[in-house]
Amino acid sequence: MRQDSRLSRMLHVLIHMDRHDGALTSEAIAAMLNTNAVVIRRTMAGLRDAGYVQSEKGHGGGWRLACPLDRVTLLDVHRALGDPTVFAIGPTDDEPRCLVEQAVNAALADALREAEAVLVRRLGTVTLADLAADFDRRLALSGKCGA
Amino acid sequence: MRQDSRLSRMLHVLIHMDRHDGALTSEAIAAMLNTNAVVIRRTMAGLRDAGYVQSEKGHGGGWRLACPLDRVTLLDVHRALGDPTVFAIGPTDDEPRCLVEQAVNAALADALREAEAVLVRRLGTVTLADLAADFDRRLALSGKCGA
DNA sequence: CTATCATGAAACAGCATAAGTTACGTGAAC
DNA sequence: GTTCACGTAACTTATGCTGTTTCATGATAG
Repeated sequence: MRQDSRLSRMLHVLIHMDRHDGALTSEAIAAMLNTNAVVIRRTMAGLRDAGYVQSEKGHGGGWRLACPLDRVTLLDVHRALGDPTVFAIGPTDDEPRCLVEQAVNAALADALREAEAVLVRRLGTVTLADLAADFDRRLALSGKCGA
Repeated sequence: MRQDSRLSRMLHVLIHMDRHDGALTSEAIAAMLNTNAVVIRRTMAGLRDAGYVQSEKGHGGGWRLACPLDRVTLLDVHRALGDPTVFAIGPTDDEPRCLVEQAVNAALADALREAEAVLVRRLGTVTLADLAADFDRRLALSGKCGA
């Protein structure tokens, strides 16, 4: 099943925005991600509504961070994107009459809930600042290795 | 994103097969799941190849369990279905050149890996016999409550 | 032996959703 | 007032599970 890459993309953009002076246009961001400006506007809309970025129209306009990176976790961004479904597997029927199906759904739901709790906890403890720091570490390493 | 319900469906079927004397035809199974016989054959093929069920052609043919329920975990069934992607979210590019993207992907991959490990551990510790036992418990309860 | 039943498999259409595209409106800066 | 950039709607594309049709194969009943 095809995966939703919006979270990954938006995290990527937000770190770049932090390292960039002035506003970034949707066109520029789209070029960075090899995609389309409208897709960027559509996806960034959630982050804007959540207050993590702000947009400006007209000359010199574009997108800017509206909030320091250490105040935003990966979970915050996920939520801002509309809390999309995490799992690609799940039951068909949420309220089955069949008791067998109820038992199956309960077991699966338990397992998925537990896994999602771990994921949410993990995403909630990592901030964008942490990612930026990891980027800096990688940058220093790549400099040392000449790669 | 739409969810893959094959695991849920196959677990449902396997428990029913255990409680049923004789073979179950794809048509009968499809009727139980409100779907199509060809879909059943297609999905059951993986379970057959894994040795969890067997199929017989002709009069009185159909599907039977080939293995006791306590020998099969939910994870086994998941694997038999081709180990489909568990997560609906993920990165676009697996080998990005951009160091920011690498940092983002590493963080997300870590979180997803951890969550998947929890899910796999959970699915691997629950057997079909456990589900059947839970079904029996629900059956007894529903009888008591008159529901 | 033949008809019937049931699986096996290929081929194609349906459907949902992220993604890509086009088009037009709105507001800000030059 | 022209240009730039976002905002939004509408449409198309791509992908993968799902559903359906069709025919072949093999097993059983009569």
